[in-house]
Amino acid sequence: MAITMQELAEMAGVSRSTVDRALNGRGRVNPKTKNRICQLAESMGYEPDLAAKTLASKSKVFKIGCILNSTGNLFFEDVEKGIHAAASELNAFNVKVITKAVEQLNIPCQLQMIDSLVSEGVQAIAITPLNDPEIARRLNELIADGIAVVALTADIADVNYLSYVGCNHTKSGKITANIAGLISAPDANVLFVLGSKGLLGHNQRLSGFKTVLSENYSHMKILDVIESQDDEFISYNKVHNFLSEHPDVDLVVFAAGGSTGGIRAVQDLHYPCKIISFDLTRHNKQYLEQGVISCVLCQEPYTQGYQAVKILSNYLLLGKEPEKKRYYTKTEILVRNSL
Amino acid sequence: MAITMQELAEMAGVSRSTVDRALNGRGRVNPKTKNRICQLAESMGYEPDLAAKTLASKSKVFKIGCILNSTGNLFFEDVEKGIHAAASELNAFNVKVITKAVEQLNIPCQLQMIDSLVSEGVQAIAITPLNDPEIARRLNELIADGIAVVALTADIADVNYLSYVGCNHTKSGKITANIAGLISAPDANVLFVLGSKGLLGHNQRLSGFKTVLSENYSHMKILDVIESQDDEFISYNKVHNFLSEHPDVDLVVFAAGGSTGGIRAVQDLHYPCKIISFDLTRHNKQYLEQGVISCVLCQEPYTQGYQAVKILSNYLLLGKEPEKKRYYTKTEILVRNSL
DNA sequence: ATGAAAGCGCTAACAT
DNA sequence: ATGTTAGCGCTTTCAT
Repeated sequence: MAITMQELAEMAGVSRSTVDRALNGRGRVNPKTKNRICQLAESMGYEPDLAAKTLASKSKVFKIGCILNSTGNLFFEDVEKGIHAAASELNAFNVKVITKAVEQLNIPCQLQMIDSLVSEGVQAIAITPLNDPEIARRLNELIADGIAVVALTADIADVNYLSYVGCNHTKSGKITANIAGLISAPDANVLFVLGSKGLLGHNQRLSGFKTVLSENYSHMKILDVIESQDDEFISYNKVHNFLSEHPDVDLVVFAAGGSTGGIRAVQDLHYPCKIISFDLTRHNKQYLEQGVISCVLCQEPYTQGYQAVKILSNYLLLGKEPEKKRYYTKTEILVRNSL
Repeated sequence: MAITMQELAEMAGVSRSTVDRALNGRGRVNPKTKNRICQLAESMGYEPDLAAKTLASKSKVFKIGCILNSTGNLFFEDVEKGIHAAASELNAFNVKVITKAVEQLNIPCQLQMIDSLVSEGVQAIAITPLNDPEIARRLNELIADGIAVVALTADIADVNYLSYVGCNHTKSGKITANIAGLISAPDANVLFVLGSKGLLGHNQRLSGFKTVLSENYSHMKILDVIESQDDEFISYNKVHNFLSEHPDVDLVVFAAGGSTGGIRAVQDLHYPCKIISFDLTRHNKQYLEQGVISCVLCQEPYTQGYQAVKILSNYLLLGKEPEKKRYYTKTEILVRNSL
């Protein structure tokens, strides 16, 4: 049987409440006593009993807020399922999970969702942050106020969040190159479509792709890298134009949003190339079923949602800081019958 | 706040202990009272409080036993990691997980491991059962004695276990065909190697493979199906012989154990074909790194171990029967940089 | 067959 | 600054 507060109290020659105050930093304790108790607890390997803790704090409710980037999007629906799974496990521990998602996403809107959660009294937030200094500033404010923040699916610079949970972009780019190499002729020509070269994640995907291509498939060539701005129509036009002028593309890789438009361009041209795409959106799923695209690379959205909430609840409930600053989910390769 | 036993007691005009006896079936209760209380609880949507329950039963320890087929095997090491992850989460709930694994596996040995767990007082067992009537008989005995049993990784007929957690063999065969089609020429010839046609799982894998081949890749042909008996040397010899006599094989699929020998045969012959293999064994991992095989299909061993223990603990702790009789893990496609 | 009471390990309000 | 006490919801032992 593990050691209890009571036992610590007896060993230290004080009362339970003093131990409680020392260990949990509530109220005034003589710094010396506090120190003594903390050291004792440490050396005895004291671990608070979760069951007792939850039971005793029945009245206190922990609130975790989640901010997602979009509704009606298969990817974020999966993230949300993971969040819900964690939420229902946490029901037994007095933690409530509040999820917010909007269709139209922009900076004021995301700021407003943050404020709304704060006013609902959340002690922790999982967010897919927009890459903007204003968002970063606000998040740092929250953190300074003692609210725990986890970056979910998307990363953002200069924010001191607890952890990032999401894709390992470089690795996913490398895996893309592996599968590209497997399904292509040795001297295949590739067209690489991403959202923006300015985005770290997209850039990492590209560079991972290039690395493996040059290491293992050195006769394959990237004819061009197109930026779709995550916009379906820009994607359509740019891909359409490029393919019209270049009859020798064997494979198109869509490494981010904007794949639907680009794939449509390939179809409209009846262009005989293979296609690899990222994330199981509704369109990608359909294209995969129809055999239009060879495979979809995925980043375990469900697991991302689940993990983010788990990290936050471990922090709130047990005071446990996450072991890692970055939690990467696997890059899955999905083919038609994986669905 | 959810309803409590105390509240139920007041509503029913009895004491907490009577409610406890009625709901948990301990001791004598007037059948009528019992019925009344149970109905009341049901209608009020009463759910026992996990925290309170665990706290009150500090003295009682739940024991879950796990029987694995092998040591020093990467696959089962991953299963065991999943088991451990679940075990450490369950630490807080007074449940101990005991894992047994042997190198040399046979029926008497597995029977002995079962007996050993029973004598240690486990209330639940997760087992990778050998396909044998004697094992089936013994497991049914345990179940009759009130011990919960989950089949982990391997299935077995005529046992009334709680759930099966493992691979969906048919689906994994279909996915194999997908990936085979993607990496091969339209008229490629395939050699299919499995453990035994007598084993349900292996057979399902083959038939899934055939289904998709004929649906989507109708010009590909299975030249032969070889049984390796899960033995590396038999595999080596049979594959060696076949390839020696047939110069036109484009792809060899190893759908089960015995891949190492077979792959060695391909290498010894310097035979220019592609290879797909199952499960991330130490050898397969190496071959994948070296580019000898194109990809490895995997069945999430970690998740299997984790899930099995979770199902059992939910049953023991909360009395919750699993929702499904069969829990399938994903069939992952691993390429070199997935490692 | 049913009730009363103690206690699991912790928190929180109150007392000193 | 520290101690005392009363629960949180349930199990378990002892009475009745």
